[in-house]
Formats: sequence, structure tokens, C-alpha cells
Amino acid sequence: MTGTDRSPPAAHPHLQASGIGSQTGFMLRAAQAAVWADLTAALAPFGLRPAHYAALSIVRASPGCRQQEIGDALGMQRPNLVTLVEGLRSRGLLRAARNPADRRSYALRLTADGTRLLAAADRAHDAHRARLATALAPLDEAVLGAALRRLTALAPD
Amino acid sequence: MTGTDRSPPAAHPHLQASGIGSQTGFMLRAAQAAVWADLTAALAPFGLRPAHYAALSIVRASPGCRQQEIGDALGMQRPNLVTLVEGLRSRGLLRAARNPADRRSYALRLTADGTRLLAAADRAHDAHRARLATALAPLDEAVLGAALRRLTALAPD
DNA sequence: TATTGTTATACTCTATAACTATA
DNA sequence: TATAGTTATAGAGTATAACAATA
Repeated sequence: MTGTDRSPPAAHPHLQASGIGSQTGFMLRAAQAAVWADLTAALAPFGLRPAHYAALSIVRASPGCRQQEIGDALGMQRPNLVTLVEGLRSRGLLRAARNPADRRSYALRLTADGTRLLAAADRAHDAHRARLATALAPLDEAVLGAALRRLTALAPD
Repeated sequence: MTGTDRSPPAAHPHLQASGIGSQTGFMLRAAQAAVWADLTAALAPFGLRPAHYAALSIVRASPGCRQQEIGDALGMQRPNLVTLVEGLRSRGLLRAARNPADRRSYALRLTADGTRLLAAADRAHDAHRARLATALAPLDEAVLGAALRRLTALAPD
């Protein structure tokens, strides 16, 4: 998504007149930008961006996983993982040990610092989720989730 | 969103284990990417990208509008509109006449070619919308739209 | 002084191709 | 030959600062 903290399109007369503002694709884009900005702001105090937080969460859930498994999970290309993982490694949040069984790959694990920082970030993330749940009510989060998954399935491959 | 045709994160074991894949922010991101890719593919035969299509739709709905009004409607910065409008103008889809009342701004209108191309693109866009509606059912498009608007309202400013 | 459009520029995210070292 | 990680690079999209013309 998008990169920085851009504000989403506000309800604007011209947007309304054109009908663009009430079309699912554009509404989805605006909502995604707003939610991403909220998540980005929630994680910023920890020096983490959404991709960092997701990567640490994946390593915590799957200790010893390869770098590429993060990419598969997040839909990122391999070259773009290098900077992401290196950033976390250089901050001492992650360690990458050569896998003895297959010395091409690394086995990724959280360090103690990484575990602590991620636990603190989890609390900010929980607050973010609560804001989303409040904004969504009365539509249930799970109902929205199911709909989003069906939309995601539209994509080829 | 993203730029090109990237495929969204597939349901992946590590994604599932981490819980990231069932969190609204990340689901929203994946769904948005898939929907955007579908829209991009639908508009590609016309040489239009989503921003082009949205800009033309706004000009059609608001003939004589200023360039900046497109930016306000779409949440784009002024400098980034120059390339967008110039591209449409150089293809003869849009014309920009100096506004006699305020000679700082241009009055944008569709050309006959622009009107025709946009009408053709509308049909591809309708097909895209139908695919979304099918994927969403039984959740109503309007119910999702209302939820997305509430999420969009999370953003500051 | 403020606004419209413009130029120049930079940063982020994402994409492909080609390399290395291992298998 | 195939895979994991890496390097270099390019393309979108978006951001800010500063300028000219006009109000």
C-alpha cells in the first residue's frame, strides 16, 4: 500500500457527481489508505512499519522459517525482502542462522529484544484493531473479513 | 496501490499461523490489491489506468472544472496532476481552455474522442463492478460501502 | 498575500534480470 | 538444473519546496 501518511480522498462535490466515490474499487482504496495510515501511526513509536510488524509476527509464529517464506506470506518479491530483513537484523530484533540442513537458506528467529518489542507493538496493534472494530460496527469484522477474502480471490494466480 | 499487476498474498501457512492474514488492515490491503488489479486489467485495453478513468469521469460529470478539483476529489497532490492531465490532453481526450473569468486556471472538458473512449471504458468498468458484486454476495455492495466509508473516516484531516 | 499550474526533486514500494552459493 | 539469497536497477505513486502568472 501505499507508502507514507497520505490522507484519503475526502467526500468532494466532483467526486460525488462523477459517481466514482461510490464505486467499490475506489471506496476500497480510500478505506485501505485510511486504515493503513492508522496502522502506520500506531506502529511508528516502535520504529516499525506494517511490513516490519508483519514480518516479526510471522517469524514469531514460525520460528526457524526462511526469509522467502515471509515474502510468500506477504506477497513480496524476494529482492525486496533483503532490506526488510536486514533492517530488523541490524536492529537486533531478528537473528538469521545458517540452516545446517540446507546452507543456502537462513533460519530466522526473534531475539529477546525482538520478542519484547513485538509484544509492546502488539498492544498498539490491538488498539488499532479496536478502532477498526468500532468504525465497522454494526457490521461484524468477520463478515467484512469473509467479503474481503472473496474479493482477494478475484486476482489471478 | 500499488502500481502494476502484482498478485495479492495467497493464503499461506505462515500467514495463517501468525494471525496477520485475518487482521482487517492486512485483509483490506490484499483485497484492495486484487480489486485494483482487476480494474487495471479491465481498463488496460483502452490505454487507461484507474486514475485516468477517474479523472475523465470527474470531468464528464463536472465540465469546465479546474485541474486541481480532480486532485481534491482523488486525494492527489497538485504536482502529480500535471502528468495525468497532460497525458489525457496529448491523447486528445481532454481539452483545457483558459478560464476567462480566472486566467490562472484551465476549464477542462472532454473532447468528442474522450467522450467516446470513456463511454467504451464505462462498459468494461460495469463488467468489473459486476464481478465485484458477484464476489461480495450475499453481502450487499451498499453495506460494504457504508463500512468502508466509516473506515475512511478514521483518517485525520 | 493567496491561488493555479508548473518544475525539480526525492522517497517509498514494487518489479525484473542476473549473479553467488548451495543443492 | 533448480533454489535461497543478493545486487543492481527501473518503474510507478506520492511527497515537498520553490517558481511564474494571476488574483
